[in-house]
Amino acid sequence: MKTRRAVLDQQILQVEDQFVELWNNMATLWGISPTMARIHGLLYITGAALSMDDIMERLAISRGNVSMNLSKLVEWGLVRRVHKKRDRKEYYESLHDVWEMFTLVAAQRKRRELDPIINTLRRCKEALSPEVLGGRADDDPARERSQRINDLLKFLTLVDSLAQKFFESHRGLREAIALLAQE
Amino acid sequence: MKTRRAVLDQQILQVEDQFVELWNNMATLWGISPTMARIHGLLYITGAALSMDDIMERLAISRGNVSMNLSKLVEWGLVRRVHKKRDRKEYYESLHDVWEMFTLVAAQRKRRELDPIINTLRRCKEALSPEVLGGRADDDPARERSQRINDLLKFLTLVDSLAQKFFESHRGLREAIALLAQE
DNA sequence: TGCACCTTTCGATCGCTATTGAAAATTGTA
DNA sequence: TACAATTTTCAATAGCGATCGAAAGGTGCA
Repeated sequence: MKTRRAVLDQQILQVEDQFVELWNNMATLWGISPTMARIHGLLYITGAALSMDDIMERLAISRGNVSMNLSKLVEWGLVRRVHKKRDRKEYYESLHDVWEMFTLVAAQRKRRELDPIINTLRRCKEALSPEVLGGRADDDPARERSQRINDLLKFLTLVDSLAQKFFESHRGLREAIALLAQE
Repeated sequence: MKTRRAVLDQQILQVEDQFVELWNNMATLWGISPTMARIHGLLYITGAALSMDDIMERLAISRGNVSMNLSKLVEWGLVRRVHKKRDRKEYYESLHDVWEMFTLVAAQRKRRELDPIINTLRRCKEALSPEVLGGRADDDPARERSQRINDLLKFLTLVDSLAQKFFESHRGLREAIALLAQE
């Protein structure tokens, strides 16, 4: 007969699995790869520092794969390496704070995706400017396209500066956003 | 010798291509597929109502592919079908307003991605509740995990209600956000 | 210093989604 | 109503990133 303890542990494992599966699905939303997300999910939900072998076993992922994805997670800053005394293995632990994780992901995505887009848009705008087009500033098709690129730039630079502000002063904006959501 | 007009058109085409390529890269950011994004990019930047054949030729995409992706775009509400008199072909035209496009995409993603995640998290939380776990509310591992799920839920419901508010009253929140970004 | 343990790298595969193209369905016109 | 023009569907295929696993590379302890 199973002990009460064992039954509870069983249930916890089940919830953890569900959670990892969920994280897997959230991957697209956060813009990271599914396996990376699953590993992070496991580390987040258990709250423990796990070794590569722990993760391999628990998620049935190969050693190489775990290694690669863990380094990415460390690179993103979502996971920290932890050394345990008297143990040569490395252990890995997730950040605990949800807002901090969100901020890190947002910062990465801004740098990797948003910034290059804004730069390219600026170059497009430049290419359609009267100077480059050779004086015919009133050329209709060019003007129209220039306008649309501008609309987009306005929107994206707004998003950009909102993000920037957020990274600079977590606290204030965080509360402002919470307030906006309420009312 | 080429006319001035022809040279200008050439330059405009080049910028359009660059823009489509850019849209292609933005796809992950918006969470839509690259080809869908390219088609939408073309429709947005030209501002014109194009036929399937126009798009096929311009982007070198097969008929079936264009058809499928156009219906998705129509389904998302980013593109509208346009009928021209004396012409059996259908034409397709992008929305022009950047904020409106953003709202549409955000609404879709909330419904498809965020809502299911929040539901699953609630179920996870439920599964760890004292009632389900059978009275032992103070069980440590369960409590810890429950706490972490809760943190996440708080964060995601905040995002959710912010989005909700935004969909309800575009104008007010839009300005509030712009204000936040400024200062 | 040498050895055992652990991690990383990387070429070979795999699996999945995107894409094609042709056949079927639909639509509008004479 | 029949036919031609256009769109949609869908089975086959292609392409690409994810994954594996073994070999090479590090690292710390005796």
